[in-house]
Amino acid sequence: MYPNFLAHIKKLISLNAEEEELLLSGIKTLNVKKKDFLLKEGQVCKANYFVEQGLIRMYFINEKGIEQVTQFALENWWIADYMSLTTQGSSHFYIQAVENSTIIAIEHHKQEKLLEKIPQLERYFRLMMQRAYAAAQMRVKFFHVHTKEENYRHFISMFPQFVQRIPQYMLASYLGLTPEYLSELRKKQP
Amino acid sequence: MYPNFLAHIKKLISLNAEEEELLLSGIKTLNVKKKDFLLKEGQVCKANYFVEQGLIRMYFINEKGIEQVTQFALENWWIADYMSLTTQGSSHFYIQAVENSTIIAIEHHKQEKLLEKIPQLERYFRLMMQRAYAAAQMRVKFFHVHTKEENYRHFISMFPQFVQRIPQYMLASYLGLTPEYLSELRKKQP
DNA sequence: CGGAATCTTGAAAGTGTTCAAATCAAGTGG
DNA sequence: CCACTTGATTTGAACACTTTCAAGATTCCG
Repeated sequence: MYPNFLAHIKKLISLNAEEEELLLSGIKTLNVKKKDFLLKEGQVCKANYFVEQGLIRMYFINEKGIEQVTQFALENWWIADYMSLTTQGSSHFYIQAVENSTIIAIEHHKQEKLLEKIPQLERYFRLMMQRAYAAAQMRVKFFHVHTKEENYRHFISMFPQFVQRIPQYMLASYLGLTPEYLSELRKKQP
Repeated sequence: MYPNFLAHIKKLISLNAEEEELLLSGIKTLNVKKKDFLLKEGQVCKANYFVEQGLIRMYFINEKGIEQVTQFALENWWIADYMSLTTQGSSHFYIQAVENSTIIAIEHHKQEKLLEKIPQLERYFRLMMQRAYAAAQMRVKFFHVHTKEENYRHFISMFPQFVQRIPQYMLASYLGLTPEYLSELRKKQP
């Protein structure tokens, strides 16, 4: 049960049997179906979500009514609107399953309690946040370097297996271009 | 001494006198002049930097030889290449002072030791990383919503006082447009 | 099978860049 | 404190990249 979740934590910190039980008592497992939502715009982000299995995306809807994908989360990644989670203010994002997925959810107040009782968890989450922020830094660079065409080609060469798990229009949105233009690029050179 | 630094930490966690002394013994104060570097591409990012006073920018040089600013750090913000800092691999970024600045530096291995001896610091840095990541999430959204002109107008209306501290070409670079185009936008409507 | 979602096509219209040159501002040394 | 050199901003024209819109073709899922 939760093979990825516990293994992922234990790779970074050690937990005794009691702590492990405490941790497991504070989480919820969610089996979400493709297109189910973990968060919608206007709601408060209630939990920090770990992708045990599956694929999740985060997006928002811009003023023209078009979905803009801002990030994906694969197995072993955490996802949440951390601004909303931290301040408990209402979110500007949607978080939705791209595939049927198994999610471990830690609600905000439960996470606070767990952090008090298992101080090592602060370290684990610091490392996770640092990893996520480091990835965000690299991503900002990535999107600045090239033209959109170059970004696209670079992306599919870096993550070929991942690209096959998402529809093209989501990839287009994530890369900041229109589905039509992406289609044109593929015609030019698949 | 270090009025911002200690106050910032004590707002989030409590330290006794001994811990405070230990912390101060593990940091270095750097007085850097405008255009001095804290990090250059190819080097390993040796420390986590807190801006006690001043203004710092992070940028990289793209394949055309042009500087691309990816972030600024004002008073009370931490800045580092967290990918390089974490892996101790070589960095793809430059970190440079925009103004004469006072910086608190915690070297990587010193930070690890401090975290062992003062476990509450894990919490402090988790909160800092979470804040930084939350800001990065909002920023990705920001850059997706509008045209570049709208981004520019939105940015200067949000941070009017900050805009006056940086040259236009840095702002242009940060917003992902050319100095020439920014100049055109200003002519149209200052 | 049928309807909805996704992907493709092509033409017209922008948005933003490039390049070269002129102007303006600022820092340094004499 | 001025003269000089370098750095920063502005201009304008030509061009490139990307979007928009409308429609048709294709695929997916119940």
